[in-house]
Amino acid sequence: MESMANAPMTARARARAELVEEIKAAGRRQLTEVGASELSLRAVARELGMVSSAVYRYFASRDELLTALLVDAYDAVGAAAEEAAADRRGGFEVRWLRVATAIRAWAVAHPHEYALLYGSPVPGYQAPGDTVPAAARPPVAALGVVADAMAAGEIDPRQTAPIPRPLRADLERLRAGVPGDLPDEVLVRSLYAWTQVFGGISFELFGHLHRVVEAPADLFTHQARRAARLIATGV
Amino acid sequence: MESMANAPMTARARARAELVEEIKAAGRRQLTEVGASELSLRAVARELGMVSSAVYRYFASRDELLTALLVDAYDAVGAAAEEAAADRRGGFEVRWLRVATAIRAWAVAHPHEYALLYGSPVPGYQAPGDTVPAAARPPVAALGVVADAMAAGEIDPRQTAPIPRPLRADLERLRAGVPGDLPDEVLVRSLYAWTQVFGGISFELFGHLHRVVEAPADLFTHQARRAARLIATGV
DNA sequence: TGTACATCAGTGAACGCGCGTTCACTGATGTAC
DNA sequence: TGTACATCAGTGAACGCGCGTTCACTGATGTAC
Repeated sequence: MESMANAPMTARARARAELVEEIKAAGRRQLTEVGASELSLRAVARELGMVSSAVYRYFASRDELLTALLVDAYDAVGAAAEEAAADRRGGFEVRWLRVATAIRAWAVAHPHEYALLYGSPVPGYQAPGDTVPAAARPPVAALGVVADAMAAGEIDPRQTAPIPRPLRADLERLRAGVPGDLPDEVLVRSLYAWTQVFGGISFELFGHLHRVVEAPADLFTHQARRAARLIATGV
Repeated sequence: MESMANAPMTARARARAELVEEIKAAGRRQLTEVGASELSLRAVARELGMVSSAVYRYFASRDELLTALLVDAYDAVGAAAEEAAADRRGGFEVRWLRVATAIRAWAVAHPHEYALLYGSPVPGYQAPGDTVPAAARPPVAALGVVADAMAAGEIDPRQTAPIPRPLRADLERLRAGVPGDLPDEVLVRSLYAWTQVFGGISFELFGHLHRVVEAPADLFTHQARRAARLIATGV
């Protein structure tokens, strides 16, 4: 088990790994045409030139394929966010903007996968628990940047809005799963800015800026900048 | 045509109007079980105890029914937002919060209709142009509150963040379709706060606060308050 | 290095299901004279 | 007020389609001795 990574792969094992990837790729391609709830094993098989039952050698069910796509997509945004966060050049605002922009860029490049992750839940599909770590990667990356800024003294943590009691318990829980040891005020501001990022992307990708905003990238940057400032100064 | 409203309705016409409503209600009920893309005319007919082809007397196609549900839902949130906006008691922050809270309350009460409007677009379905006026009702109501506050001198319109050139054209366009004559700075702040409202609701309803935030209403209020302050003061 | 057996990938047919939409029809309701 | 005709609502059968999943099978690949 522990030596699996560099164990010599048999031809069979290699073919299998490749086919798993091809099936996922076909599934991803299909998502660009139909919604997640219409993702069809038969269509995937057709695209790969195999018979529908053959796909069952690789995924036990349609939902299992959907889960794999979900995890892959989370890993993809997560990797983009982490890469942006790893670039330590610039102050907090610059770094936050870099992470936010990386997420938006991924979303714009993969709108259907974005919709799979952050749009309406797929009815009748319940994501299993093993999607959680992947789903956490983007926010953890972003909060890492906040933690760095906090450590560097770039953030004024004085409270600027009352935090209701019940919310404090939630922030406690959040703090546990996240880098740094950010005070409630900074956490709640970060949550605010985080919501802003995804609200902006969803508005853009889901068509709610249609016929109004034609420069969504400029709007996004402008708003992300405001959100970064909110994290840093509290107002 | 103009006297249609109070023209005496024949039994036939009345039955027709009632059935149209019943079909939409059944469609709405169905949305709570399946996604918009799986909305099925046959299932609707079944629920109403009629044969599937009979539904075609009322809606020419599945997509036409979907459009009707879409418009109804926009009208419902729109009415909720307008009612909240019509209550002029309190200052700007109070009034903004009232509108935001009304929208969230509607969304929480009708999560599937919210998903239909603000979640992932239904693949293969193109909303016809006549959904636009209904879709505009909620933002127009919210901007009315901003316009009132502006007129009352509650808003400091001094620029607090540079607005990129391409965005100014968008704001021009937006100003044309919206109450008041808000300056770019105030419009762009409103857009920011508006994004915040829907970002927050989507995170909550689409499950992204799961296992983290258990007091979403408190979080929402807290964030809406911050957003209101941003509109008023620019920071 | 060679053979015998076990494992696995992919096939093709089938099950049972649901879907949107069309069409010719019956019978009830409405309208014009 | 009564009759003749037109309009409409709803039926039931049908078309052609796609879906997820199961199953017994063939033939190729891998493993143990």
